[in-house]
Amino acid sequence: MVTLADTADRILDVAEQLIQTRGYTGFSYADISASVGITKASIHYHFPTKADLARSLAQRHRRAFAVRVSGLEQEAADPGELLERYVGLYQETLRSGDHMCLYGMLAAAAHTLPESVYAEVNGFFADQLEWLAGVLGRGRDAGRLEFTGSSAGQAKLLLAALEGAMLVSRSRRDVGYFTEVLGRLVAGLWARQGVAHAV
Amino acid sequence: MVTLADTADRILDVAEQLIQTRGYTGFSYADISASVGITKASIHYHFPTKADLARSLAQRHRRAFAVRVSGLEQEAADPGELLERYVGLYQETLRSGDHMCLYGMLAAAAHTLPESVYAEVNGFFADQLEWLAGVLGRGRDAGRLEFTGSSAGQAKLLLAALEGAMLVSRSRRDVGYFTEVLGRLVAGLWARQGVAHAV
DNA sequence: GTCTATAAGATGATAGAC
DNA sequence: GTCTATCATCTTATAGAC
Repeated sequence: MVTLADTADRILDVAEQLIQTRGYTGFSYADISASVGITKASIHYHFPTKADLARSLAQRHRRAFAVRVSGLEQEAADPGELLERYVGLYQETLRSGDHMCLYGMLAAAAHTLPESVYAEVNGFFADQLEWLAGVLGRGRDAGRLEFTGSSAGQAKLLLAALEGAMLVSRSRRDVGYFTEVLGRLVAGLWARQGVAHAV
Repeated sequence: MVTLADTADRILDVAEQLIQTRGYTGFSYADISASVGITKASIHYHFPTKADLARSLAQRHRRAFAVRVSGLEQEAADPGELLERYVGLYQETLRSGDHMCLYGMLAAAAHTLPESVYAEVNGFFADQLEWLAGVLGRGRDAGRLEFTGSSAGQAKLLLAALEGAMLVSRSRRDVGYFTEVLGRLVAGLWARQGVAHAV
């Protein structure tokens, strides 16, 4: 399957890995060229400018992530477990090759980002905030989750903790940092109803 | 006072602003040259390599931040208020010119950072975690703060939330995002003892 | 679709005059 | 301390052959 991916996709695969480790301003067409095994000129054939490449990548990643999140909803019906699996998606990213979240990395470069890429970054954040607020709201209504304030506010805290924990965790080369922060946060959301979930 | 700063400091001032907005790989000697009004060669006289420049900056910023945090301890005796003022330091950074935390920005570039700069980044994080854990621990012992788990764990959550909220907030161009996330988090730490601090 | 060749400019860095 | 001049290299990007 991997070798059957077309060239454009293989370019995006490498660009994805490079941005998640080195950032938008930290990689070049030459880096991709070396990894994919085609010349810089060929990359320009598929993606005329760096802005085109990054926008395509941000769009592809956003769609793929949405599919994975939808997949979680099939696996887990309980809101608390759903949140834990959702956090697991970020943890996977961190574990596999010390990757920062693609959009967190791009957000750091916000001031140097082409407008079209920047729009996808905030689009991704909006996606996650909407999804999280929905799960949190329904979970509380169903008596499965417990938290103070609005579900939108709690969603903002979760997203901030996810991005920040990835950033610090990666710098410290300590995945345990991420695990501890998010574990604490999600554990605190389970409703106290007999089952022992207290921290 | 500003104009009396020597050249090396003025170079670091500009570099600081550039890194906090564009990142380590997103600025150049040419950018500094344009802002400070001296040639690139002159900058190399003060800081032979980019690694020297960034390390000096990271060290200066770390010392300066420690002084500011010490200052807070003179102003506020109550642990809850101390934490709120501490959060205020990050909020100030965000408000003044859309700046990301210097170390958060450098942490994003961790994989491309000179070793000497990288060490300062993790040193800063270690400083903050130690200070936060101390305030949290003493606050809980004094009955002024309330939280589950270890103070070290709670400190990790706070630091992650600070860095992540800055990152997302800046991308969304919405300081309110930061305010809401940190407000919620710190408010939840005040001990419930008559005074109305519930969210 | 991929290549060679090349452009025009930016990058970090140095030599040597003043 | 600051300058001019220069370097080798890297950057994004294009033209045109195969």
